[in-house]
Amino acid sequence: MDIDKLPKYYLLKKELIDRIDREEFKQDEPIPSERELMSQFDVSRITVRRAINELVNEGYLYTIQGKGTYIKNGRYSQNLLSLTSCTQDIIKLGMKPSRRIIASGIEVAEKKRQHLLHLPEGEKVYFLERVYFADDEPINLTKTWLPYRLVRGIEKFDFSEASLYEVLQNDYHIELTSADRSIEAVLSDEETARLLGITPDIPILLFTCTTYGKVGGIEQPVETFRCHYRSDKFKFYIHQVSEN
Amino acid sequence: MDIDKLPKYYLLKKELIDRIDREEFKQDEPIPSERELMSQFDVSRITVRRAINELVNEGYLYTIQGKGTYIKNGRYSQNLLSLTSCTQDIIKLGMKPSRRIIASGIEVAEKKRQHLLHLPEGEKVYFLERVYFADDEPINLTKTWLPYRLVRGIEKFDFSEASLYEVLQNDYHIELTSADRSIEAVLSDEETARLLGITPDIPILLFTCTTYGKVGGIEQPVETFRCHYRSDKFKFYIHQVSEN
DNA sequence: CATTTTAACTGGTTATAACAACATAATAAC
DNA sequence: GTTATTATGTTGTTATAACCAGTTAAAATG
Repeated sequence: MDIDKLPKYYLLKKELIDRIDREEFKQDEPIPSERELMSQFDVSRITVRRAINELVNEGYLYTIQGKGTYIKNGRYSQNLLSLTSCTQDIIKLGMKPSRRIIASGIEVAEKKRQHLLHLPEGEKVYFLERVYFADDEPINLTKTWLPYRLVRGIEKFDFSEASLYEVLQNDYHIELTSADRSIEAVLSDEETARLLGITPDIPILLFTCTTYGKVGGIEQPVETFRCHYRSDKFKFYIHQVSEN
Repeated sequence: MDIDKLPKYYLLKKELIDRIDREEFKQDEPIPSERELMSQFDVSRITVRRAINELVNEGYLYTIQGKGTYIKNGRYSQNLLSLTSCTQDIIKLGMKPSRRIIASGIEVAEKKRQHLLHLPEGEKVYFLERVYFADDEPINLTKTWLPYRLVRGIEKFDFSEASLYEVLQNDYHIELTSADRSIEAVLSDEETARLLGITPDIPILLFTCTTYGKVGGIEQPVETFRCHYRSDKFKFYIHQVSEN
């Protein structure tokens, strides 16, 4: 049956997130101590600490040595620059997501894409250009490129309905692990402005991203995209934790 | 003598970063296995794994179960949106940093600042407005506000020379722990454009940030700032790791 | 020869245990 | 009453140990 047995620290983490979301704990209130969680969930301290540590890194909690572990401000806790789909971000914001395909197909990778995706010369890529809407208002224009050898047959999907990330996970078993992003502020060209329903003098955020994933267990670049994001209606929040 | 005995996992981490920076390991080459590092450094596996885990989170390494731990692309490994000073970022890029004070003083916190810094009405804040230069070219205009009760006497420092973050750490013993940031693309007003030496039609990145720190062991907001960043000359890189 | 099995590696998860470092409130000493 | 001391709580670090889960190449099998 191949049931994925999830690790205990992961279950504990999800349980704590649930409680935070249900506001059983409130801002700056302490969660139960590590020893208490140990006996409540019948796990070892190392398991409790791993769950708590990840939640601290994700901005849900903060700890004070000798005192306890506390709930952080809930507002920004969800990272709006998620690794997963833009659609998920829109849903999180409580809006209705939709998308429209501008172009798609298979082409030989340009120099830039060759470099970013670690491809040999002449290798083909699948490209997909879409506009995302939140409550029927256009919010971004994204052009994505993927190495075609990793996603053979992907052109058969209808990406005005399907989520690219779900297809990658479910149909191609690609697990996204990390991403490099750069951010710039630019003025949109006429075409982009038209598609986003704005005038070209409004500045937009340009995200240039390369996403890495595990394909057959091997870590490699999976996707690169350029996302032109309206900044007049939507803001990006990032939560960051010190390395020390 | 109060020598800070640093934890073993931290020393191991720094050692590995050193080796990566010295390019003893190269991109996509494996580092020694966890068991090997255990005996090399005479520490337990839990210590090795903590060091490696933090380096993975910081974008230095990636791991493949059953195979090994490898060096990631070194280029983006330093997060240019650091928690520490803008000056440090400029130095990392191999450029000469400098700064100019536009304004500074003590004022009663506005509503916005009250909220962000968790201050009662009428509470005073220290503000500091500076332009940062890299190789004598202006790159950003930053206006910072700090709760004055946390930094009494800070107006005596000369922040055209001193680093705000070093003063906070060394003179006020404030340890920065995390930050919430938002990013927008905006057009600069005339004053900002003049200070940055650009024309007002060039879009800039506006970072609005609140930094949290430990003051006397208590986690609390320490600073909020607005940073207008030229985006025509400098890009921001973010490395992001999946939560699962 | 091709295929399967095994053994020996890798990182991933978890338990138990001890002590350090810090916080705080109760207690003892002055 | 005020100040030290102690006890007991918290999180932080580290060691030892065992087993799980992938990867790979050598060895056994057909």
